[in-house]
Amino acid sequence: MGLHPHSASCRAREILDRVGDKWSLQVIALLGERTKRFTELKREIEGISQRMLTVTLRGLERDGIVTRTVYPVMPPRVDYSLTPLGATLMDAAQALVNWAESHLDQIDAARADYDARAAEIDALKKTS
Amino acid sequence: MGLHPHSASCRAREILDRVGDKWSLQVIALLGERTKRFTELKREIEGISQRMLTVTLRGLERDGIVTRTVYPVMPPRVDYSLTPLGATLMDAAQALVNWAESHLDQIDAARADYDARAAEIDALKKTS
DNA sequence: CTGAATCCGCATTGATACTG
DNA sequence: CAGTATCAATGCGGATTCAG
Repeated sequence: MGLHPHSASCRAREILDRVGDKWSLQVIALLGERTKRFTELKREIEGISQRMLTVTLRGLERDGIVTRTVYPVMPPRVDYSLTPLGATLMDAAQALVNWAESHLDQIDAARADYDARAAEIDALKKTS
Repeated sequence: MGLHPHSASCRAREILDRVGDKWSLQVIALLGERTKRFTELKREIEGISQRMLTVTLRGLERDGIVTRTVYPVMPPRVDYSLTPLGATLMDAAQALVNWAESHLDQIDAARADYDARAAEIDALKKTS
């Protein structure tokens, strides 16, 4: 069964809308290690703002990917962890990650090639 | 080997930056069937604008995912097809697509659940 | 510590018109 | 047919401030 367009890729879109954003996959990966606290996640994800971590976690919680556990103590403490559903998603994402690791250099090479050609064509235009 | 954060998910980001946009996966899926022309793709991808199809195809071409073949005829004719690299990417994406198909209903259920609870909490606030 | 709320700039996208 | 060019709108995401 291939990746046929009128059911598969439409639904693939829905998934990518959920995990294809800037931060979700990293959050999922980190929670795949173990349960973590808000600040812990914030510290480990370089460049994420407080706001986006909150937004991302809320989205994942809403979709049943992560659970949020609040401990009514002072100062507050909130734990996040992957649900079983989230764990299966992490597994599925693994194929793409593996692909990335083994083919990223090919993509970089293709890019350099493409850009070099483009620059060459640009140079020819100025001659004419 | 799990999806560990400091190499895997960083590179995963790079991949999602390439195929995680709104249209790339659909284009890849369609070209996975066979070589197609610009207008053919445009017709089969509902909602895509001429501009975004062009932009998407250029990006995929630059990354070595698709090839672009121009026939110097009148009217113009341009064929697009998957490269071998593109074909391997399609395979890798398959896992995510499969996940989507088998778990999308769970996500929808989780969402409905979450939203229902949120509405309930909202109602309580108005009482207080 | 873990958020929520607001404002705002910038990038992405769509619409439209035009071209070889 | 297969684009390119330009402009306008949308929305993501960052910075900041306030709160429990």
